[in-house]
Amino acid sequence: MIELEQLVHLIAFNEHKTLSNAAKSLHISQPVLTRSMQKLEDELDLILFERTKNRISLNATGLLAIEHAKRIINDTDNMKRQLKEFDRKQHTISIGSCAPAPQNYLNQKVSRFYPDKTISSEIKDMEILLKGLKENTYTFIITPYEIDNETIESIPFMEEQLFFSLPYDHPLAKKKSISLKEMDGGRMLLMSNIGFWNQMHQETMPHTKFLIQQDRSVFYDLIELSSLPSFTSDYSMKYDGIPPNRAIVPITDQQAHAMFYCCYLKEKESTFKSFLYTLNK
Amino acid sequence: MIELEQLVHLIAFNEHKTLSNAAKSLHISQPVLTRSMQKLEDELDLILFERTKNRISLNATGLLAIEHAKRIINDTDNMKRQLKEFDRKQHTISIGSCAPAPQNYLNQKVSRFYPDKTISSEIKDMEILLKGLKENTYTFIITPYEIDNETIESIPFMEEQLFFSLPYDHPLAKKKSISLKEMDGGRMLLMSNIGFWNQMHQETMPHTKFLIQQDRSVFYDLIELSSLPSFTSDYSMKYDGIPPNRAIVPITDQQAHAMFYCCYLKEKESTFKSFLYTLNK
DNA sequence: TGTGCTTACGCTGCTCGTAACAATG
DNA sequence: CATTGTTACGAGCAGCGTAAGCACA
Repeated sequence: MIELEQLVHLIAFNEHKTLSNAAKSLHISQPVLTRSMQKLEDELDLILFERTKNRISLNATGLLAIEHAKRIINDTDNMKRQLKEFDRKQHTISIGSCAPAPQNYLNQKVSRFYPDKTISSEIKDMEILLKGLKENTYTFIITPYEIDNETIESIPFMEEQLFFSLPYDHPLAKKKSISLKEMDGGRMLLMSNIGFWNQMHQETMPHTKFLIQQDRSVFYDLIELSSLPSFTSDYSMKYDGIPPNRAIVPITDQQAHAMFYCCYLKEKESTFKSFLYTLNK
Repeated sequence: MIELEQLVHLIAFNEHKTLSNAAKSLHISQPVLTRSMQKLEDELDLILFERTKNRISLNATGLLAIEHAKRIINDTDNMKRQLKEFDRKQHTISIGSCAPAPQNYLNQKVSRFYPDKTISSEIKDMEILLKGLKENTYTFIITPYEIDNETIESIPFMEEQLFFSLPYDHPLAKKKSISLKEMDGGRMLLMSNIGFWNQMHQETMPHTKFLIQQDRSVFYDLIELSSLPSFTSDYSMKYDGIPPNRAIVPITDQQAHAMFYCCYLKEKESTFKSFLYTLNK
């Protein structure tokens, strides 16, 4: 049986043209290379080199062997890489979400149910989510409406209700509830990367200038220190607490409420059956 | 560096489903397999098996590894085979001839000039010879006329003249020369596998029934013991001797004389330059 | 004299098979 | 208790590097 190491040696020799230089590049002694190449010839029962007393070079067969050797070594490297990649995929659950709250919530659920799996999640637009689910880049995607087709199943697993968070001296702060239209105009603080909510805000409040914040702590500071209105939600308040010195006013519009669905490929149902059962409750 | 042997072991395990059976099939002890597979996992830094205390089976990654392993092992086998084949070609000179005399002659010339090469030669029809030369199955081909095109060069290297070999009591035995037409009719002895001569005889002597002989010794016996006419040639007489008790009568027709050409691919001219030089003289 | 390949030699450590062990059905 | 996989152990040898040898420029 020939050895991959011998093929590596052969390739190194071809690159460095002398056994001594190749040996240096391989960090082995030069006699090792001599023997390695002799053994390769023995095992192939072929002569690969033309030898003079102090010079050795590949013959035609040897040059052909280089081609094969390169291919085989390349294939073994590929094997390693692809197995690694496959294994990584086996041990990670990838979630794509349309919004941060359900992303957060599902991450927690998944990480508790599969404590030895790696979880990666990100917020993306709906088209990307659906494409990614179909192409297996996502294990689960979270959508704000039900998906039901031949290959995809979706189950509702969480609701979110938006509220206005207003300083007490805001003209509408005393109301029991407000519509989006009533609040449209002026400026509002808004977190970035809130997925589909962003689109909703742009559409329902076209006259408002949203002051987008990348940093959550800056966002919270501005809420405390400014009189700018902003949004919050039942989920946000449950986990991050209620904004201080703010009136929390429900939004009447139906668009300020979302039901989130966890979607997965039907073919994977059996794999995740028990997890999905716990999620459903 | 992973070893090809490990991949072979992996494949064997997949085929035999238990380490013990695989070990038997590989003619090694079972602990060797245990360690071989452990080492493979170590080197890949991956888990390929699901283990219970006395049962081991491939996991998903392991199954994928099987695919890669098979491919790689297959490639190394291919490498061996193709290198062998290439090497064989390097050391054999393959000759295709249109007739036996020049085949014989060229074989001798080649074997003397390249004493360490293997020579294979055969008689085939012209189309096959030309195809074979272009496709590199033949190193040289021998043709009864000059070939000259972009890729092929031909040099004349031998002539052959046919004679009738007649019993002394044959009506034409006393003549100084005879034409093919004069002799046409009746029966004649003929060796098989004489290449293009065969076609010539059929065309120029359509009324003659040729008694084809496969075996050369039978052919010579029949010449001695029968009164059947046959052909001989200057080359044949020079190497096999003059048929006993026979009148050797020259054939007047131009078709009974041939000039043979040794043809080769122009691209190989340099490789065979010195040989072709000696052949030319 | 320096460079390069091969061979000789002694040592290290790897890998083999046997054997003991543990678990399972 | 027969089968299967893992671990322990000791022996043998395979492959390493150093060193010596030989050819060439």
